[in-house]
Amino acid sequence: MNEIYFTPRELDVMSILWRSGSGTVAEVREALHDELAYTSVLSALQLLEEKGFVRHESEGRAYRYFPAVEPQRAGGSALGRIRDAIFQGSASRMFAQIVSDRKLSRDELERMKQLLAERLREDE
Amino acid sequence: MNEIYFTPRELDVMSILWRSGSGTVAEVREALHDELAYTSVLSALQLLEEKGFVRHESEGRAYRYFPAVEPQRAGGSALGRIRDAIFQGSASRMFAQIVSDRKLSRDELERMKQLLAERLREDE
DNA sequence: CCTATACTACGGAAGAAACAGTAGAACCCC
DNA sequence: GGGGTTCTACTGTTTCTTCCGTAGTATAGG
Repeated sequence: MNEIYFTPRELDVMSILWRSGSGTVAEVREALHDELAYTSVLSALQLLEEKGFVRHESEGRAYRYFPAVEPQRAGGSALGRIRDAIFQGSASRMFAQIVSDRKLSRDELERMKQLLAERLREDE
Repeated sequence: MNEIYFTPRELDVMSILWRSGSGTVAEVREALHDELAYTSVLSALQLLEEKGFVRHESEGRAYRYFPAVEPQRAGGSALGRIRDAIFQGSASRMFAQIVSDRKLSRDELERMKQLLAERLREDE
């Protein structure tokens, strides 16, 4: 229910954890686009843990980190913020921006159509 | 083409400028949800100007500030970041999240349907 | 002209973010 | 069991963000 906000670097890290389900410091470091020192990645994970967005379990002598927030929840929070601040609260205006992307595949568009149709049906 | 990124407070301010088209320091301050000192708002605007997201003109003895970035561009940038980091590059998965909002009005949904239909037509 | 007012410029303090080095613990292998 | 490796904890530095106070300038009104 609370607001979720990630700094750019935190988002990088969370993105990796969501994608792979979990990761050790070394794995996250490997997956990161930028080349950071081992301890920098560790710091980032520890900070995320402090904030409650990540948890860890011991694995051998290393820690394995897991996301503690669903991407849907983080996404919902971020999208709501963008919708309100940039698109003046209008979801359809935000959608117009999404749909204006020339790189969208036919498949993606069809899937959206499907989702929208289902949603309209439920809404009766 | 460049990346656009706003900190939370910067986004607050940009949001106001986009909504009203422009604003003096006093107007922005008035419109802000949080109660900030006059100089805090001024600082925020000056910082945004330094980064090129805002420009100003003289108006009487005050400055009038204008957004120097289109909301569409800022929105596209933000949405792309979210799509890639949180929804693993899938626009339709991001859309699923948008559409799951129970507060969406029928009107909004219809508008989206319209937009999607047009987009599919162009895409032939 | 003089004073009250509204504004900007400048500087800085406090906190967070980003990054990394060092020390020390745990483990593995020979 | 000793040496090298891999890990975390702790600490520190730099930069950015956020916020505001003070000083100075311009203006408006009496």
